Amino acid sequence: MKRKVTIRDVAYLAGVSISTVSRVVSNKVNVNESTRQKVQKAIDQTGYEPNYTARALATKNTDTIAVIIDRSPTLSLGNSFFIDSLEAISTKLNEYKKDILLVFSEANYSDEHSKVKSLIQSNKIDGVIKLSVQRNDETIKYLVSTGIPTVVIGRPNEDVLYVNNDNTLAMKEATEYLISQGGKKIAFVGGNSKLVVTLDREQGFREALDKADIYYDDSYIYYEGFTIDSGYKIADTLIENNFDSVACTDDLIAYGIAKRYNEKGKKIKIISFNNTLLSEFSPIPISSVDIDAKKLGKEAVELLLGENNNKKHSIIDTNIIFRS
Amino acid sequence: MKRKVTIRDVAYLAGVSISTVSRVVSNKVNVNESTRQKVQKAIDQTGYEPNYTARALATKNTDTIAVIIDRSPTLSLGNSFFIDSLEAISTKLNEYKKDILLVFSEANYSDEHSKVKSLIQSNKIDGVIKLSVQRNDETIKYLVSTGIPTVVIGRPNEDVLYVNNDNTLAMKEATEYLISQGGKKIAFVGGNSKLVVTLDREQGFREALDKADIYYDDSYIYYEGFTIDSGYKIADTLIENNFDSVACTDDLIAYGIAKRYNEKGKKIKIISFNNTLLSEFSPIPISSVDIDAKKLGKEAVELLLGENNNKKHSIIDTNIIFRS
DNA sequence: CTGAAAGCGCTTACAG
DNA sequence: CTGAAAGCGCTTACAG
Repeated sequence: MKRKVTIRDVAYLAGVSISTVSRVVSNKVNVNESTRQKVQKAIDQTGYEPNYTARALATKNTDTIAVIIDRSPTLSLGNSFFIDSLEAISTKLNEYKKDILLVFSEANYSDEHSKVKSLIQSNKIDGVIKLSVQRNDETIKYLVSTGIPTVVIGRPNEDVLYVNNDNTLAMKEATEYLISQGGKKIAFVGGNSKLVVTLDREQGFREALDKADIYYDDSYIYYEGFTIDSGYKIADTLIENNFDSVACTDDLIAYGIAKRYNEKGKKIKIISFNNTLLSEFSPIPISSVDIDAKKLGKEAVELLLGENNNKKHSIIDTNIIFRS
Repeated sequence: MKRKVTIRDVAYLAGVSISTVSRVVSNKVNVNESTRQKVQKAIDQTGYEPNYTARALATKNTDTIAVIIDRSPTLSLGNSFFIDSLEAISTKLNEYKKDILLVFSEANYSDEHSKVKSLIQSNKIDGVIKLSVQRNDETIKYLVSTGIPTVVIGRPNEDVLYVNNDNTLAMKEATEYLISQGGKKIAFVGGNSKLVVTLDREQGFREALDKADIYYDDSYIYYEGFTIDSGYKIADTLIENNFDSVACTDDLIAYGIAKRYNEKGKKIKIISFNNTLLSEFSPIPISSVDIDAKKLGKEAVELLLGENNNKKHSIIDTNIIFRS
């Protein structure tokens, strides 16, 4: 690899100072058109590309945003939510000329946010987007305490920008759909009670039943992992207890339940979230709430970098895909 | 936010020069134990954390590895391969104290590798891991031309480090399994003929049939998108043509086929790749080759950063999960 | 073992 | 409009 061409080389070739080269590179005003052309020519000739690190040091701007994905064991990466929102974030970030520094965080370990901490302390990133919110989210607290620009996807307790769906309302409406279909004994199966989103959905479930005056108690509420397998396993319990309907927080769980019911030749009405391929191709119809992962990601970036100065959060519409 | 503490502050507090502070921070030898302690104390007191950008500028080392994911329309991100290998890469990279700069590349656009190009030219990254190999992969060619340390997952034509499965052998063995189960008329359904991996698997399919002297011609070879839907659609054609077995390159396709056959009450033997949840929970058994995405990711990092200086590539074992 | 100095490659007041 | 100079916060020969 030959030596990289620097601003100095360009300046020399164009017969100007490095200040001037810097100005044309960063598209500053106050550059005479003919000098600009001279410099541009030298840039083209040399293939000059400014050194990112040097610029970052001088400007204190890294143009890099950390995106944090929790990988607690109960939070399944199998869910396409992550890759979908990630892609949307990437696309949007590109428009702002920013890059993604990807971090899988160990929400369950004591050195919880050590990774995030060191990224921030060492000035490697300018901002962060966190893809989930835990019930007592230490990382978010830390983020807030540092003052680094942050957007979380979910509903944080802290005073921090966020984008979210109205999960309670969405689950309420989804549950009401089950009721409208004749549901009398309805179970709730949640993925991970450590996540705020799960609790919000449970809340919506309760609200719908309360409103319709349909009986339920805590024994109707189940918490399992975010996996097909856990849905599959819980299904036998649901069958034993003669539920006619079930509201799930995630397609993986819902699919496992559908699979098992189908094997047993039993019927059940299912609603769920994320509208993934699984709900679409389930052996027993699964109506599923589309949370619009791409929009969530896109909006997160807008909130972080956009012009909407006073906007504190953004709520993304959900959309139930009915199947029966 | 208060001003960040710099090396100068620590030096002043400890009563030493910044050179000395730098030495203890980077764990250099040749530091007197008592000075080291003095400095360490000052570091602890101030909470000093070296500035990443400044260090990177001085050392010309960014400790950042770009990971490139192609997002050509035919390459489904729904496949958990991406998130699985990504996570493994992240874990392994952490051991080397490196971070991931995530790039979704637009393999289908003319400014194909512009993103990658600018990352390299601007010295923002030290190396790259690319998660797939296209048939005539311009990005890989470019990477090689720059001399930047690179590892690709797949089988590249260029002289570049790579980690891969023996896809031809794996598909050959999988197809032989179909034959052993009595398969006489076997179709091949591939996901994306632009990917080398798909062609390698087709090759294995052909080898197995040739060896067993089972008839096939080009009309037995289908290429569809990497989606459940495309599998679902192709299924009718397979049914019309009375195939008794099918070898697919991806679980998404295989699942779609299984779904449709099941609806029609038809039988077919299916083998596939990736051993995802879909193959596990398919209505018609799908035997699936586990390519070990995590291992692929892990090894990619080892190849890039490990001690094995002379190693040019690494082949990861596959493992067929038989289901019937 | 330790420090002064140069250097990494930019940006940006400041002066003209 | 343009340039000389200082500065961003480190690292690392070099000298002692």
